Order: sequence, then structure tokens, then C-alpha cells
Amino acid sequence: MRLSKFFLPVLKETPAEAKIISHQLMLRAGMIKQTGSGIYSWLPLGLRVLKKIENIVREEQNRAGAIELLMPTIQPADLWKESGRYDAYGKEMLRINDRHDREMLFGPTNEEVVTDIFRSYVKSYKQLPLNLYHIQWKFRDEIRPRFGVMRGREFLMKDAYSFDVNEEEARKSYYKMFCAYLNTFERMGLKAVPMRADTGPIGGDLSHEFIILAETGESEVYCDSELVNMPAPGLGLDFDSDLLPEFEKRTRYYAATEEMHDQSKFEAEVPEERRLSARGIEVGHIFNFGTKYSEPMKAKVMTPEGKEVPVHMGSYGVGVSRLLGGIIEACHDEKGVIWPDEVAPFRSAVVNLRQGDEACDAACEDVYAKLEAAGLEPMYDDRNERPGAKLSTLELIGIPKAIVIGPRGLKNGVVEVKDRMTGETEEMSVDAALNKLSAGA
RNA sequence: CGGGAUGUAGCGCAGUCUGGUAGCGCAUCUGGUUUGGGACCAGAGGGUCGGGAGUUCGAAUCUCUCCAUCCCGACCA
Repeated sequence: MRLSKFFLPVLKETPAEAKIISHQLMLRAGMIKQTGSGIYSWLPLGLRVLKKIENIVREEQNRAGAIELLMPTIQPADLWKESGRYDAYGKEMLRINDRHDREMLFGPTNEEVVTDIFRSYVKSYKQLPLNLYHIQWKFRDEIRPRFGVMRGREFLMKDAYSFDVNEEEARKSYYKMFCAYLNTFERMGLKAVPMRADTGPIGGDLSHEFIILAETGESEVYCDSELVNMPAPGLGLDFDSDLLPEFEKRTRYYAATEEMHDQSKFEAEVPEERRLSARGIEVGHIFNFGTKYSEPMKAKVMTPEGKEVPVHMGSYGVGVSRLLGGIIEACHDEKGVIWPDEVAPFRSAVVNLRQGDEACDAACEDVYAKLEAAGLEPMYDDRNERPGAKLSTLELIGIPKAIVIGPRGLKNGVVEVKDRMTGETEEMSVDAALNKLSAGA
């Protein structure tokens, strides 16, 4: 992408309403624009990152055997009356009436809709297990939206719903999502720690929150540092195998959010030097809630014994749009964002320090074309700006690797390779620079 | 919803206390000089001061009211 033809409204000054770093940087880098309280428009740069995150989530859901579909944002109230949640949910649910004065709502979640789909078509244990997910916009009318996309009212969420014939099978489904989440967050360059969670209004007896550690986190979390350092199961994991060991390997360590924390238990179970208390951001939440919805909504299947039973369910959420804020909280410096490679809006950049200089223009065009051909998703800063402005923009928007080309270097046959993560700059030939970027990909 | 605050040019702010017809920096536009870390000179455009009502000869400024946004708390992916 040529920057001169892109839409990147960067801000030199920090808007007054943004209080935390991720919100400030998202506004400054031209990623989002607030449209209303807790409601944001996604500008081109922000949308590119959102799509990358969405795709990683999708790929890992697919790998774990979940099946994608798409359910509506607007739902009829009747389904929610059936489950009993229409009254239970409260003011957080945005209620709307259509032209016939029928009661509708903007979905804050999708258990009712997916259960309705399930019961319409699935009648036998032979069709199980089944895990259906979608990535869709939700609306929760938060009392106080804040922190930009971290706590918006409208947000993009991946929610998956598992269906199993009994509790034992449901737990297997839960373990699959548990492992898929670890892989998902690791791919995004995040350390996400699973913590036992309160089951909240959704109910159930088995639930974990996935928390990333960041100073600006919303809640206090306590865990064993061993858990933070443990790598994810990995993309080679066989999801058809027994995943209980992977689950237990992690859940045997102490890890709890504020609500679940028990200080004496913490001190008893974790040696002092491994006791970690920090701020955390919740980026995922998984529940196993049994027959809470299937029972009132009559989603039943036949068992091998010929008995009709309510299906066992679980639900598994990832805050896709929130993750942008979370990643930035975890990956930034005073100059701007430092994107992990997998989610970067552009994976490489070419910076022309002297736009209009024949040699510079030619060299940049060449490098740009080659980066494109190599699949490195380059952004070419071909604006007629001064070098300082270009380099500042580059750092602000956080592109991992850049090739900086100027007349001085070209005279000596070299260009510069800048690494956003380390901040290091190296001079080398054009070919060497291209090789270096390709090798790092 | 309780407590606190803000609303003046695209952005960041001053002016409000003490009423007299709106200003600064950045950004934008034109021309020129520039170009290895957010350039310089000269010129230009842009605001019914959040909306409404009131007090007054006169309101950004005082009063009332509504709205929006932000911060702290209880709730949440």
C-alpha cells in the first residue's frame, strides 16, 4: 500500500478524552474514531489489525474442530423469554421495538439463538459433538464505557457454543477450547494466563478467564509465575487426543482473579518467590454450563440408550476488538505501537527519505515491489514529507520492520533496516535487506 | 445510577471570576526556499463560543434548563 493513496489520519497531539495508552495510540495512529460513547468507527489501519486478529481466532477455532456460522445482531425477544434471560439480563441489554412494535434486542450474546438453531436440526447423539461459533458484533449497554475499544458498548466477539450428549463429553469440548485459546493468544504475541473464574450470570460450574498481564489491567489477578512462563500446547496439538493432561498441567497451578482469590490458599500453595500479583485484562472467557439453556429451550437429543436428554452446552468467548487494546497495552513504547508480526497492519515498510529524488524513488519502487512479491505486506511511505515526519509516523503505527532509503546511503550502495521491536538500525545492501526481512518472516 | 468535571476553529488550549462583540499553538490552503528525526519565510481561509430560554443597552462570560463527552465507584468479552 502506498501511503499517499491510503487513508491514515494520524494525530500529532493526544486527544484529551483518551486516558490509557492503547486508547491514545489507537486515536493517534488513525485506527479508530469515536462515533458515540463506547461506539467506534474502524478506520483503515485499525480495520486491518482487527481482521488479522479475527483471522487468527478463526484459524485456531477451525483447527480445534469448531464450525463457523453467522448469527444476527438483532434478535427477537421471544427466544430470550424462553430461556428466562429477557428479564434477568437487565438494562445492559439494548431493547428495540420494530415497526410492528414487536420486541427485539441487539444481541449481547447468542446462547438463545444458537440453541434454537441446534434444536431445530440436531436430535441424536450421533450428530455430536458439535461446536458452532461466529465472529459478530455485540452490544452491551455498559453503564460506563471507557478505555476505548477495551470497554466499548459495541464490540466484536468470537463466541463458540459446544453441544455434547453428557457432562463427560462436554468437558472434552471444554478442554479443546481451553487449548485452542492458549494457542490463539500465543500466536498474537500475548501471554494469556487461564484463571478460574466466577461463572457469573451465565451460570455453570466450570469456567476460566484468559487474562493478559498489563499494568493498566482492569482487575487485580494472582497467580503462580510458573504458569505465566509455560508455553502454549502448540499448533501441532492433536485435538482428537486426550487433552486432559494439557488442561491439568496448567490448572494445577494457583491462578485467580480478584473475585476468586483466596489469600491464605495462595500463600499455602505458591512459594513466596513465585507469587505473582498483577493487573490483568480479560481477553477470553470460557464456560461449561450444562443444561442451563437446553432445558428451558427444550434442546434435546437421544442417547445411545434411547433416552431423550437435554444437551450439555458450553460457551467460549474471545473479545476480538478488545484484543487490539490489550495487545497495544502489552506492546508499545513512548513512540508508539510495537505490533507483534502476526497482527501488524503491515508487516514491512519502505521509507523514502527524499521523495522526488530519482535514485531514491527508483530504489524505493524496486524494494516495494519485491517486498510485495515476497508476501511481506509492505507499506510504502511515498508522501512528500520530511524524513522526521515519516519516521515518526512509522514508529507511531508500529510496523515491525522497515527499509529506510535515502540519498546518502544510496551513494554508498546501502539502505537501512530498522527493527521496531529492538529499535536497532543496520546498514546493508538492498539485497541483504530484502533477505533479512524475508528470513524474519 | 451516585459523586466530580468539561463543552470556545479539524486537534490541543487561553479568555468566563471582574459582561463591551473571540485569541494562541499545531493542522489546512497559496507562493517560494527546503529535505537523514515531526522545516522556514510571506500571505490566506476557517468559530451562530454544545442547544434553548432568561437577565442586560450589550452575554463565550451572569441565571435557568436540556444535551453530549470524560473521570471516580457498583457491573461486564
